Amino acid sequence: MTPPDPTPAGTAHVPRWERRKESRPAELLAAALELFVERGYAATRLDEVAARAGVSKGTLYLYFESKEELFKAVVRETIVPLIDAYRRDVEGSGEPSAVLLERFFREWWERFGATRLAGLAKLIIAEAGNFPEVARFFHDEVIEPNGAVLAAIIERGVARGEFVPVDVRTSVHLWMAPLVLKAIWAHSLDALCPAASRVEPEEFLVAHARLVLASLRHGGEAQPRPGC
Amino acid sequence: MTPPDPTPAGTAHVPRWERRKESRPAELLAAALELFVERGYAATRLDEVAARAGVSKGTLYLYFESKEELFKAVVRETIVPLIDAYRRDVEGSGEPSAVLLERFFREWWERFGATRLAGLAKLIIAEAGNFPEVARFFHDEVIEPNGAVLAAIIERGVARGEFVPVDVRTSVHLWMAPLVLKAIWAHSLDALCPAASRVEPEEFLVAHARLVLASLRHGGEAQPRPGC
Amino acid sequence: MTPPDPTPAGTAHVPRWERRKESRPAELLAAALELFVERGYAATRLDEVAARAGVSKGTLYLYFESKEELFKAVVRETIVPLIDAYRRDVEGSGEPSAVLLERFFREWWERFGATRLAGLAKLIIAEAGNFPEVARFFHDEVIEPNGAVLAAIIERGVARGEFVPVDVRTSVHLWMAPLVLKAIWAHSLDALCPAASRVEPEEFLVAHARLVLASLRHGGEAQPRPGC
Amino acid sequence: MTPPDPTPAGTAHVPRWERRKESRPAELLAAALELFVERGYAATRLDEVAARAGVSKGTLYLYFESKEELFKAVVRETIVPLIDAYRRDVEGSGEPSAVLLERFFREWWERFGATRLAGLAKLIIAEAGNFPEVARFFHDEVIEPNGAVLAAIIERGVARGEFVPVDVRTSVHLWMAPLVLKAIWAHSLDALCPAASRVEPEEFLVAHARLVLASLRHGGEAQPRPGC
DNA sequence: GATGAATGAGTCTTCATTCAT
DNA sequence: TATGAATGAAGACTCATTCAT
Repeated sequence: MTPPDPTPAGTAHVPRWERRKESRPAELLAAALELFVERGYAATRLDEVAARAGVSKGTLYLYFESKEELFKAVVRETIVPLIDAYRRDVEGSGEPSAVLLERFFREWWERFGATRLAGLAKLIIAEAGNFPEVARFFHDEVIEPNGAVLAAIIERGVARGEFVPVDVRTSVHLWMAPLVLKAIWAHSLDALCPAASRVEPEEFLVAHARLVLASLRHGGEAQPRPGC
Repeated sequence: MTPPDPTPAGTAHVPRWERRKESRPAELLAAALELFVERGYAATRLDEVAARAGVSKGTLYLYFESKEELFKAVVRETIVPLIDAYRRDVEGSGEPSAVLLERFFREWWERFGATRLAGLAKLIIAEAGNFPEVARFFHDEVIEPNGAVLAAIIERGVARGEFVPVDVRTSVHLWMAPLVLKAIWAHSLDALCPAASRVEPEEFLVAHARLVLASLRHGGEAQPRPGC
Repeated sequence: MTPPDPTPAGTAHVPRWERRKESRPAELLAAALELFVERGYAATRLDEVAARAGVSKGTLYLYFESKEELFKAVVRETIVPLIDAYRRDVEGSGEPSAVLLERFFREWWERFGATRLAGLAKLIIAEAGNFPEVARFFHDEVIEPNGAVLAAIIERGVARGEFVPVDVRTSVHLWMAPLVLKAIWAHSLDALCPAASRVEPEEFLVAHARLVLASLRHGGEAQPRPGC
Repeated sequence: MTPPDPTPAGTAHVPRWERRKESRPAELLAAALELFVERGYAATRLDEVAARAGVSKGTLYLYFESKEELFKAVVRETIVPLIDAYRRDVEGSGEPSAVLLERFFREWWERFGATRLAGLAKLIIAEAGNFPEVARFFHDEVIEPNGAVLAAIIERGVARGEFVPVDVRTSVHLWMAPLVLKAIWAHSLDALCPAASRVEPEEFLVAHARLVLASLRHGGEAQPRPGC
């Protein structure tokens, strides 16, 4: 009837906790990212972050000076590796620009849209008013560089006569938007709605590429409208 | 044929979300909307809402039972009039579907994208995890009906042979995304960044319409790719 | 067997709390002074301050921004009225300087030594390292002005030939010290020790005056030492 | 009838406060003394004590059971050697009592007033409310014995007709006070104020001795006041 | 022994909510 | 009805103490 002795004679000693200086920060950041994305900055309790990372509240403060610092670290540490890898991998080639473009979108989706960055983007958009420096960091380190890559592809395509001329800056915004919103959506309303009404990412990606390429082959303005 | 006055004696109108008496300070809702959008739900203090509305904190509780109820009322009261007006106004006509479509986007922007609904959308996306009912309300009352209108236009265009056949559900998402994201952005990063890097809404709208119409005239798949 | 209903029918309503905006700050300051003097700054819990003042913890923050501000307010509000009254009252007269001097010491004791200022002095001495601005305020507003009054009396006595010449600055320190230490002591060790070993203030004051006046009549240096 | 010797094997010395093994880092006590004096008990963090002593926080606990024990050890270990040496050195002689008295004050200053005991005194006065046993220890081991030595000198002087009769207990307090306060002050306000307004210890000591001796030669009461 | 990572009780502080006025 | 003083539960953060290494 008595509960078994938790540390009976002859049983291997089960330490109450372990020292894991190396792995703690990453675990804490992961837990914090999840919760920040789920609930937003203010509604996230550090207790829960700690609990989700399997440590006590105090341990958090061994690694991060404050909630705000934790937040900034989450942003930084999530973004930087993604961006660094991205920068290394996006490179020129001799292929047709349309192929480059399609690959760009697909890669973006795989590297960003389908990763934790998507949740982070939602978070940063939501907290831009409260954390302008963070928003600016995100803008400068993620949005701008990514836009520059896309712009380069467009310009190449135009220069080589593969694409009709377009306004590059506008196009970047216009073409990224569906992917970005889709990615954000996945961490928001999609989590609540019956899968039925959702469009599958693959399907969405294909349609998106088709839309963009259609406009690049024919433009949208010069052509006579059907029936006119 | 006009809808009955919403709150006279002997009212028949029973809205999904209860309406409260007309005398309630709309200033409170306006102040709350602003602050919720600026800072998010949790970071908004009722003190400030009251102050911005020019009343005392206690007065807030004469009109709203709690912070959560205030939030829901903000969502409800911001959305419902917009949607109600929208429903009355979007009607069929004999014009070409391309014209309808262009008008639809422009009207959407003017009625929603450039209004407080945009901030609300950002807010709801951010708080979807904390307020699933609100998110669902938004989905059911705003996103779905709006999508249905757009879908109807597409279907009409296809039926009349004005548009190439497309997958309607995907297209709705794909085409709304740039407008939606642009609207959200205005309440987030755009508020921080130098105007220089921004694309003007008018320019954006035009480019967007061009993009969409291009794809509807030619589709994106049948054409041989350049270089093939 | 049931406890009597705390608010039975027919009983006057006993409010859970009262609004006492005017008197709260003074009550809080009094409670805080007591506890700060008893335990020091760091060891004083705001809960206890609030409890001693008969309010809840949150109420404290309606009147003082933080523990530190409360501390500074305690110092300021305890000192300023005492000093202000003191300044009004200490005035010249035609009496012999010895009489002035005796009265000065006695008044000092009654106005400061035997009041809450004594505890405050102990506190400030103890916290000088942690709150240098407070220490400086005390020095500038209490110690210096008081020393100046005493110095004026001494100088008058010397000028009128009533006192032998002395170094004024040194004398001020030398003569204040017994009174100051006695005052501090009352809030420290004296509270613990059997009354037996203590010297009564009255007796102490008389002895102190005698000591000072003796030195002013004869000085201490010119006289041949006994046995020399 | 004697209690069993707690530290047997030929030891005779049974101090009131247990001594711990010699190897214990005196650096810890020194660091702790400094910090306790600077900031007070509660505001001193063990981290800092350890850091200042050049060891890790954990090491502290190898030598002291708790912060409170460390505090008590600091008091004990600072006081006991000083007092022990003092007791050995203060001895009778055939010199005039005035010389004894002057020497007593000067020695007190050099042995106590100008040493770390001064800071400790400030600390104990401040913490008397929180650590009554410590305060009592200080009273019994430092204040009382020191007062007894001074009392003995006074009594000797009176007995030999060198001094006018005085109330011994009162005089002890009265005469120690300037030295004690001066010593405390050096660890408090003096650390903040421009040296200009301070009186040099040497000057102060001389003036103090003069004051005391003047009163002992003539008393303060029998003489006609000037002008009477 | 020595270290310092981990713990968690305890504090300050905030703010949604209540209620005397 | 309107106010804002008062409340108290909750959350960020600290730090004495423990214990795996």
